[in-house]
Amino acid sequence: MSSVREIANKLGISVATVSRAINQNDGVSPATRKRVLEAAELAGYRPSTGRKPTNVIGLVYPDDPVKSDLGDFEAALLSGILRGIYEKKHDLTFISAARDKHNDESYTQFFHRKGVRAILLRSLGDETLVKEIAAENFPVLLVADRSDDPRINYIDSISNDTSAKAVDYLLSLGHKRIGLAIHNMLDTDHQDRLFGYVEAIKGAGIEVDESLIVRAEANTAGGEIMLTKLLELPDPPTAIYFTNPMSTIGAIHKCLRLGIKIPRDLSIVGFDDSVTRYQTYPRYTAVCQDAVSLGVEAARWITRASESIISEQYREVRPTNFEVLESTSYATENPVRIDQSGNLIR
Amino acid sequence: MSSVREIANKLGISVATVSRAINQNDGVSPATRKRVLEAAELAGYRPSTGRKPTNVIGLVYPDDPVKSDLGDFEAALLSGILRGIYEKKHDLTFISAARDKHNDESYTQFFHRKGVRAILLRSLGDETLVKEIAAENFPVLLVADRSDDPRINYIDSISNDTSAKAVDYLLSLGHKRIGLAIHNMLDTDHQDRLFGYVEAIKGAGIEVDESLIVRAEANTAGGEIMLTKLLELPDPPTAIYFTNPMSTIGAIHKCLRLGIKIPRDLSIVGFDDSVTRYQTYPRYTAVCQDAVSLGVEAARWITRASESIISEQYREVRPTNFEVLESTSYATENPVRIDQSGNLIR
DNA sequence: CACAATGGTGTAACAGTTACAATTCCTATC
DNA sequence: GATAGGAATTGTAACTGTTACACCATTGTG
Repeated sequence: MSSVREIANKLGISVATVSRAINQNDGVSPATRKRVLEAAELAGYRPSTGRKPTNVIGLVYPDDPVKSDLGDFEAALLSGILRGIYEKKHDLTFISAARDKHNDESYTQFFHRKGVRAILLRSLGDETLVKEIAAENFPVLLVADRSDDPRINYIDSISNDTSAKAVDYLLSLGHKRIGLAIHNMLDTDHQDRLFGYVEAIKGAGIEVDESLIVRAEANTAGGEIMLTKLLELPDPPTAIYFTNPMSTIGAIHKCLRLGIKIPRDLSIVGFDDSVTRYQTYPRYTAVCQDAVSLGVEAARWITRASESIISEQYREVRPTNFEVLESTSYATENPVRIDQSGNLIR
Repeated sequence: MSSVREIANKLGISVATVSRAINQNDGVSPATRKRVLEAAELAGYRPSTGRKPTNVIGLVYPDDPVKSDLGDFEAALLSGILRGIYEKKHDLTFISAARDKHNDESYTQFFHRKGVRAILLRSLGDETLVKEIAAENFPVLLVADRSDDPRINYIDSISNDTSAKAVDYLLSLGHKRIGLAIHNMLDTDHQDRLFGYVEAIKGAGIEVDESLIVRAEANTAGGEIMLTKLLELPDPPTAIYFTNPMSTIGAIHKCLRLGIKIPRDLSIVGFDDSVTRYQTYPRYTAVCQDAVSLGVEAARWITRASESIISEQYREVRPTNFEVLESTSYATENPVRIDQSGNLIR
């Protein structure tokens, strides 16, 4: 309950001097400054109001940002966001909407309370939050997701064409049975990859075999599970497209463990958000999205938007690219299989 | 140059109503609120002062936080920090001291200006910054580093004992020539590991061979370089301790590429900040630090410190642990070597 | 019809900052 | 030593936005 006025009265000086002593070291005598700071410390003084920083961007997660650790993609994206924010001389604050927002306040008030002028939003599949915020005309950019709502600005990367290209490439190498290992939470990104796969398969005049499409969590364990599921099929695939870097790594290492030679016995196309594809053996052929530059661009746009109230619609869809490395080759004549007890059958 | 009073005058209502309309949707009629919001938008109104959020922690990097992408360790640490911050119902802001601080303001004023009550500091080897901040009595916790200065609070993990234990383990497996692959920027962490290595080697009555200690950058390329350097020695090591996760990965994959069997031909002890050791083939034996829980504890302490001005000294040194997985075995009789052109010699 | 409750608004006091004026103090010069 | 000039320090007052409380009008309700 201490204020600058209280301290000023106690010391018999003016509030201005107290404010100056606490904030600026110049314009006030060292002796006075010392007295003020001591009195402030004694009284446990903390400023309760003040000038608001004008250049703070919020990074909002609908729920808890840290239910799980920051994965490969999230870390790369954040690197990019920080770089863009830094370049534009802004700051970044993490905000959890679910935890802190009162029910009786608007999002605008909530973000003002948090001292934030504009936000980047990671939606993780749920559209309701971004719609509510956009409806209030608060500057918001949806990052790494898309929406049909005309009021919503977003930046995303699109991987359906490149996914189709990857599958086409496998087809051109003579692969007929191509597996798809996909995240079991279907956000727009993973939907893209599924669409691309289906498109390419159908385009080659092959019927889509549902048993070749498997789902698991996007981590190394999920990669192992999906690889096992596919290789246990009576008629297993000779190539698999893993739509997530971690599941790609899990599958590659499972192959090394089982003695499956990549790409001789099995071709693998993976997915990469940054440079993971260079950090495995063999280096894996991948559909690549550049999460870092996605973050940079997101930050650049939102900093501009935070400076002017009225902003035209912004929708950027960044292409992904397909990079052939060492994990893909011609289809084998003798596909490898795994039996029920996990042993290799040739 | 618009203020609540200006808008109030223009509309012929009181400032209180304007403030309420902008901040709270309740307590003001929908019609008035609409008028106010329209006038505010028209005038380009942004609040210039206001209540300060009281529960914001700054995460400070001395320089640019994103000169390079967030690495394995930094990402895991940040995950932990976010988790701890979240749990304590605080927020986290990224701050770059080098970029934004004016020369004529104190750190205290700088952080107040940034709306931050206490900070976590990543020092990356340089002690001057943390000393200056601590000298002002501003609440600061040095994360993943140490200092002799009695005013400085820190949380760090210590890896010298565990490093010695790892080398002892290799010695017990019959290894006589053990390489050390170390980061070329010697922060306290890497110094620990060097000390532990030297201690264990000397403890076994073996003279330290400087040619077995190599340095490179802490990334996969660095790992490859250091592996190559060591295996090019006339009398190469039969085991190597890599003190960083990325260099460990680089070395393991270089071995796979060269056809060096781990651990039959070469034993490798790596370092791990999170769960990287489970994501290679073979899973590697490692000195493990838990960067996530380091971050959690750091956040817990700094949130408490931000609530009370006077804080007793805090210095926590968390132990690391040694986990034996699949990359270590008995010393080979026939150490592998690499010749100048990069070919394997058995 | 009287009374109470509710919703909306204004007054005024509060928070902290800062431009400008006033004062003090030091220093150089006559 | 007196004095003018200028720098350093401090105070006044005006500014920013928020909010407790009072007031008023309207709407139910007995």
